Amino acid sequence: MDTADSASTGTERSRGRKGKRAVRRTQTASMADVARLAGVSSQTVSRVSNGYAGVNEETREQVLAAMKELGYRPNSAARALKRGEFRTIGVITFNLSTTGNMRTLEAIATSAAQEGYAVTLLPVAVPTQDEVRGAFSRLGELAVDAVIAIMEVHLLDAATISLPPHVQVVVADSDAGDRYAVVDTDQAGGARAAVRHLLDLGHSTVWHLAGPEESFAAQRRTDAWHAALTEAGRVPPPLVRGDWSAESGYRAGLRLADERDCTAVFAANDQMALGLLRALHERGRKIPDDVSVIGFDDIPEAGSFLPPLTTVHQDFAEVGRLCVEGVLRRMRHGGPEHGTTLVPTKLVVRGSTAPPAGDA
Amino acid sequence: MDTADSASTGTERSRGRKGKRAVRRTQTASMADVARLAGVSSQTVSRVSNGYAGVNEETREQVLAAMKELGYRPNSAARALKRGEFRTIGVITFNLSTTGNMRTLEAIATSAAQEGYAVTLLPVAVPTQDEVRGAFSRLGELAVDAVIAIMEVHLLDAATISLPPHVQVVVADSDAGDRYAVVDTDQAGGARAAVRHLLDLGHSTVWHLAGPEESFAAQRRTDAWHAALTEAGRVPPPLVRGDWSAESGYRAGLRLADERDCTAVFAANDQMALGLLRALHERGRKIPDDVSVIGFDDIPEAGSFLPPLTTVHQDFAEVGRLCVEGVLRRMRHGGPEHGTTLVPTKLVVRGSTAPPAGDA
DNA sequence: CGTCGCGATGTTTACGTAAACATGCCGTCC
DNA sequence: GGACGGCATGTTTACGTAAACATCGCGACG
Repeated sequence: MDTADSASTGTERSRGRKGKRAVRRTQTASMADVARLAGVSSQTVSRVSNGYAGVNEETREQVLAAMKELGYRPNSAARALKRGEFRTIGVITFNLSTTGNMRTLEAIATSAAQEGYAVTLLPVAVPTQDEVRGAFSRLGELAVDAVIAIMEVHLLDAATISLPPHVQVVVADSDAGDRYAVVDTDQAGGARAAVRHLLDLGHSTVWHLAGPEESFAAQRRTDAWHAALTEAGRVPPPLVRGDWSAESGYRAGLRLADERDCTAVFAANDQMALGLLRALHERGRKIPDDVSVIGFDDIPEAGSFLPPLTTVHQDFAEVGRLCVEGVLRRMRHGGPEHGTTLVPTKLVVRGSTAPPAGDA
Repeated sequence: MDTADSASTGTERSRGRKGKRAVRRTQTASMADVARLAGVSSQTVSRVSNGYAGVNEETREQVLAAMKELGYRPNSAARALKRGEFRTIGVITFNLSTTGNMRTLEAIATSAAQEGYAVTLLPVAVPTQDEVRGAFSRLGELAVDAVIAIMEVHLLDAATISLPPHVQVVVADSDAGDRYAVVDTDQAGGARAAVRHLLDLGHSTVWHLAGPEESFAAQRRTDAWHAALTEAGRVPPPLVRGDWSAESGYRAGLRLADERDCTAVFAANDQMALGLLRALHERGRKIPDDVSVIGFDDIPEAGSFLPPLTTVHQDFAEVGRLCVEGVLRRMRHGGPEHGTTLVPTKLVVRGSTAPPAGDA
């Protein structure tokens, strides 16, 4: 039997297809090959492959053995074609190099994997609407069932048109959009906590080193800072602006060092806070004795700054997880839910904040 | 009622199937739809879609118009099934959170996009062989033509078995493997440059804060440090080991601060250097006057450390680019080239290194 | 004792695309 | 002027899978 079988297979192969096809046969086995070896129909192989219930235990084991022997792997292209879905989530983003985006991406990939979804990355070189539109257009041809965008909503405007209509979109790290579901850190809550912490220490007001104007995240931190001060009856000092980089924080710090009544600064991220620390140190302002500094993000290095940085911890992993959860739920239930999901922040107090000099 | 209902359903089904199809038609148009509207055969649509030469200009425009009207997008699953390739590169890695891996990934994604390839991410939670093997096994079912692994080669051992044989593998950030093509930074060259820089400044020897034992990158930096010292006729001080984290650098720094003859330290990465700076500062050792510190990586923040960190710059973007180039070349030419491609490093001198006290 | 139902398995078909092959038309060359 | 070559386009087929439908055998129940 066995001999006859393999002989017939060999004959068929050499007769049926020549060269290239034969080679390919040896490379990847199809369901038909497995079926032949196991002595069942390809449909039964399919049932085993997909964990279908109604298969005799004995048959299943035969099939599994045949799969193993041939090194069978389901062809995901054929699967996707048949099922009409790819089990893949596309992530569109520019600038992977910020801690936040990267950590969010990592969490997205992990969560997606747990749900049996793969993650396809779509980098956008320049954050212009044209670039984003191009990326979305490519995504349209891409094998994805859903899209998570890690960017500002306004960059998505007019870009979505080219997306296949059944593809769901969730946006991370952006303002509250009414066209998309948004998952974001509670920027406002974190900023308020930072300001309140400094006020509680006894500082009369808090300066703010803001992120770039075009960033909604920065805008919301700034708004919350302003609101928290105003609510407490304090006068917000003039705004100082950076561009997220440590270098810009350094430049801002050189200016702030000359403001003698500046005893507390809330930097919109940890990198700028780092630059700030350096500038203040160079100008002889002791931290936290002369000036308290607080950051935002809680990057892994923050605890090793000089001095260790008090900052607002963001749970990027949770953001990523919620993005995946949201996009999958929307895919399954179809309903295009809008609105924003907020992930809480946590104040991490370290050594860069203290009561103002002369106090306590 | 039941009978009528099911009968009606049954009747409906043949028609209802059409209905469903119609609904789906409105979602995604196929080549057949475009062909019908344009009054040509689907093959002609295919030719236009793929930029085939032999199509009359007039016909082509008709087809393009029809495509636009229907919002046609090629179905990548069908395409992949027919062509036998996915135009996708899988990237397997754990721990995206290191600067290097992340930047490499970013470059891979960008380069791949330029070549018309998508990048699928496959995170591995724990860097054990079992985990990696599982990831590879999943990759086997995944829609990828090639794999780039950002990890140590020894973690790949015994895992490749489950990879489809035609899938090419390139490894980044690892030791010179004889089973895979490897692209890596010139760790040794960078480490030598760091040591020589410190010796040239007049330090009698250079201490080394090494990365974890299981890392080949760390091992190679350590080996090069040792070799450079020995070649210069110096006696290598005892090795101090960290785990890449700033915290471990801090702990190591506390110990090093007590070594009064320690005037120069080469840290295996910038994060550990950061911790080192903090520890030395806390113990009253001035940098660079009492102790010179040099790092490795040149993370964006390095220039804002206190003081700005002299370090060895790694070109992660180039590593990523070469990985993509290598994997594509191997796919096209078939030949499994082994061997290592090295990307040069560059010494960046900032403020954390100086001649030893008493010198000059 | 026939048929009904059900569990296990086989057969047919369609998913959307593109290679391979087929057709039909027109100009050219001998 | 007829065969031939080449170009534009149409027709057939296969990629590997899985849903839908078909079959087959067997135990149960009326």
